[in-house]
Amino acid sequence: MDELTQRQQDILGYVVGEYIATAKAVGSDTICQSCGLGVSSATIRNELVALADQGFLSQPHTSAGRVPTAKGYRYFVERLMQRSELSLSEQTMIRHQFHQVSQDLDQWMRLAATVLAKMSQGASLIAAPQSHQTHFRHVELISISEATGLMILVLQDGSVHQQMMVYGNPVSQEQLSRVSNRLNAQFANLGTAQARAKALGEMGGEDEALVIEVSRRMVDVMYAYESQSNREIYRDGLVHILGQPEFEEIERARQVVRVLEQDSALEALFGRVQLANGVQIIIGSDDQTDDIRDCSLVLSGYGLPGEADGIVGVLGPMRMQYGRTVSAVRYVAGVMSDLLHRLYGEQMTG
Amino acid sequence: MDELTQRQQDILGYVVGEYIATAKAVGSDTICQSCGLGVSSATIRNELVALADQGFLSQPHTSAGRVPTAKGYRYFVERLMQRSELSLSEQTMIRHQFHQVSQDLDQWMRLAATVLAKMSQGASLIAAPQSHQTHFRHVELISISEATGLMILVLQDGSVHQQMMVYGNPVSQEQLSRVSNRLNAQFANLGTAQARAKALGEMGGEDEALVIEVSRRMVDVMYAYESQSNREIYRDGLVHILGQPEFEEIERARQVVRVLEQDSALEALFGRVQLANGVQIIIGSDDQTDDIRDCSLVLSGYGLPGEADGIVGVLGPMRMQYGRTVSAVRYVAGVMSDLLHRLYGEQMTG
DNA sequence: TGCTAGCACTCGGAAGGCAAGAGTGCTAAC
DNA sequence: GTTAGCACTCTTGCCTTCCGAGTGCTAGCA
Repeated sequence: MDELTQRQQDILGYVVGEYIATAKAVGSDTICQSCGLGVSSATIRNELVALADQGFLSQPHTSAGRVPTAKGYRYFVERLMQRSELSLSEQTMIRHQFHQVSQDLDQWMRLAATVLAKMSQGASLIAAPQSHQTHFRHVELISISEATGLMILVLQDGSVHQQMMVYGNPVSQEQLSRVSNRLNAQFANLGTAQARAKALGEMGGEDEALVIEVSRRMVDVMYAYESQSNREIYRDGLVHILGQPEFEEIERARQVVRVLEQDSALEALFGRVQLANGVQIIIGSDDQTDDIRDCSLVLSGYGLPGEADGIVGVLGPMRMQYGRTVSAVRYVAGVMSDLLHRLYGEQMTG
Repeated sequence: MDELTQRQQDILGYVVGEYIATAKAVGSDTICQSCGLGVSSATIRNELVALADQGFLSQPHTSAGRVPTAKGYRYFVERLMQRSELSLSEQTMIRHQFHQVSQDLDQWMRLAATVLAKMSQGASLIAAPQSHQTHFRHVELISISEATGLMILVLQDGSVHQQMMVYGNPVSQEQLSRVSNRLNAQFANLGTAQARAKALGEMGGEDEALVIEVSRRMVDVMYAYESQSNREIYRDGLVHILGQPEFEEIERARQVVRVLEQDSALEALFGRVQLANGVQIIIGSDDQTDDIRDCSLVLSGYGLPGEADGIVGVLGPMRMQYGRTVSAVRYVAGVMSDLLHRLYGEQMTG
C-alpha cells in the first residue's frame, strides 16, 4: 500500500471531509486557509499533484479543485477517519424505541430501517436473520373452511411460516389435530434433509394422503427458507439519497432505485462481503457499468453468529458521513443482536 | 357538469391520448393532420380556446401546444377513455404466476406488486386485507428457551400473528400447552372487546400469572390488527415513475418518493376513496401543496367485501396509461379476491 | 532540498444576443 | 361556422463573450 507523508494524510483527510460536507471540489487556497498547516497554497498544490498521481484524488476538469476518488475514500475510511460514536442520548432513544414496539421481529426490522435511515441520512437496508440450516420444531393445522386451512410451521430458530392449504376433500379439525400430532412426533428435531427423506418415505396409517401432503409442503417451506432466496428486505430513507446533489441528474437516481427495488440485486451486494468481522464498507465499484459505482455501502451482520445471520446496512452516496454511518450501523446491529440473544441466546448456546 | 360538443370531445380525447403518449404539448396542426375531423387547424384552435376556457386544457406558455389539466384527465377517464382489457395471454400468464408461487398471502402480495408494476409501468401498492372486526381463533405457545417463547395467534379471518414472549421465570412446554389449551377453550370465537373483558377479568386457577400475561398480549395484538395501523404495504415499480420525463426535475421525484416511503401517507391516500365500487381513480389534487399533485392513483379494493378489505393500486404520473392501468388493477384485484375466496369464502358466507 | 511568490493558462459557467421554429390569436373573407 | 393569412410570442439551441476559480510552471529564496 502506498505510503503517504503526514502532511499528505492531513491534506487528504481535509479534502475528503470538506468534499463530504460541501459536495464542491476543494482547491488549494481553501486548504491553505482552513487547514492550519503553515505552508502556502503552492506547496499544497504540489502535494495535491502527488496525491492525484497516486490516485487518491482527481479533478473534474483542469481548473477545478480536487475531488476524492474511491481509493481516496478507502484510505480515509481505513486510516484517517475518526470514530464518532452516537451520543448517549441517541443511544438510549434508539433502545427505548425498540422496547416500545411490540415484540415481533418484523416490527423490529421495520423500526431498524427507520432509525438507521434517520441516523445515517442514507438508505437503510435490513434483511431478516436466516439460518443456513434449521430443524423442524412444530406444526399446527388450523381449519378455515371445510376443505381449506392453514398450516403453521415453526422451525428451530423460532421462525414462523404459514401456508394456506386447499384439501381435495372436506377435512375436520379433529382429523387435522390427529395429523399434526403425528407429524410433530415424527418430525421432531429433524433437519431439512432428514425431513425430506421422511416425507418421501412410506407413511402408512390413517389419514395417509393428508399426512403426505402436509409433510411435503413442510419440506418445501424448509428448503425455501434455507435457500435464503426470497427473504424480505426492509428499506427506508431512499429520499435521503435522492436529496443529495450528485443525484440531480435523474439517471443516477434511477440506477440506485433499480438496485434498491430488486431484492436479488441487494442479495448480490450482501454476498460481496464476509460479515463475520464487524462492519464492512464497500466504496464505489471498479466496474464502470455497475449500478452503484457512485455509491458506498456500509454493512454489518447481526443475529446469532454462525446460526442465523441477518444484515443491516446503509447505502448512500460515496460522499457519505462515514463516521456516523458506521457507528449507527454498528449500534443498530448490536441492538438487534441483543434482542435476538435475549430470545434465542440461551437455547442456541446451551 | 360542463357539456362538450362531440367535436370538442374528440379533440380533448385526442389531446389527452397524444400527450400521454409523447409527453409533449400538442398543437392545433398535429390535431388537424392526425385526427381526421375534416376541419382546418384554425377551427381546431377555436375549439381549443373553448376547452381551455372551461378548464380542460392549459398551455405551458403562450406559444406552446395544449396540455390536459387534471379536469381534462378526469373528463377523459370518465367519458372518453376506451377500455382496454388485458389480452388473454397476459391474463393466463398472470394467473399462472400466482399458482406457481407458494400458497402464502405474503408471497401473493409481493407477486401482485411485481406484476402490477410491470403491467401498468407505474408504482404499485398492495396493502394486506384486514378485518375491521375479527374473532379469536386459536393460540399456540411454543417454547424457545427456558424463559422465552413464541406466541402464535390465529384469528378468525385466517391471519397469523406472532409475538415473542419473555417470561419472568422458567416455563416448561407442558405448562405452555396447558395454558394454550385453556385459552383456546376460554377465548373461542370471542370478538376483540369480549376478549378484552375476559383478559382483564378474574382468571384464577393454575398458572394464573402466565394466563394473564398471554391473554393480554393476545388482546393487544387483536386491537392493533383491527386498528389497521401498521399493516405492511408492498411496493414495486418506483423506477417506472422516475423514468417519466416529468420527473426529470428531481424535486418532483423526491416528493413522490417521500409519499411512497411513508406508510401513513399512503394509508391517508387510501382513505380518500370508498372502495366498495370497483376501481377508483384519483387524478391530481386541488391542493397545490400536495405531494402527489402531479400524480394519479388507480385503486381497487380486494378481499371479502365487508369482511376483510385489502387494497391494490398503482401510482403514476398524471400522464398515465389509464385504460391499461385500470384493467391491470381490476384484474389483479380480481385474482387476489379469487384466491382469498377459495380459502375463506365458504366459511365467511356460510 | 524544500518552500514560496508570481504569473500565464485553462476551463466551466453565467450572461447576452441571435436565428429558427413552433404555435398561437386575431382578422377579414368565404 | 369555417378558413386562410399573418403578425406576434415564446422557447430552444447556438454562439460569443466575459469572469473567476484554480491550476501548473518557473524562478528565486532559505
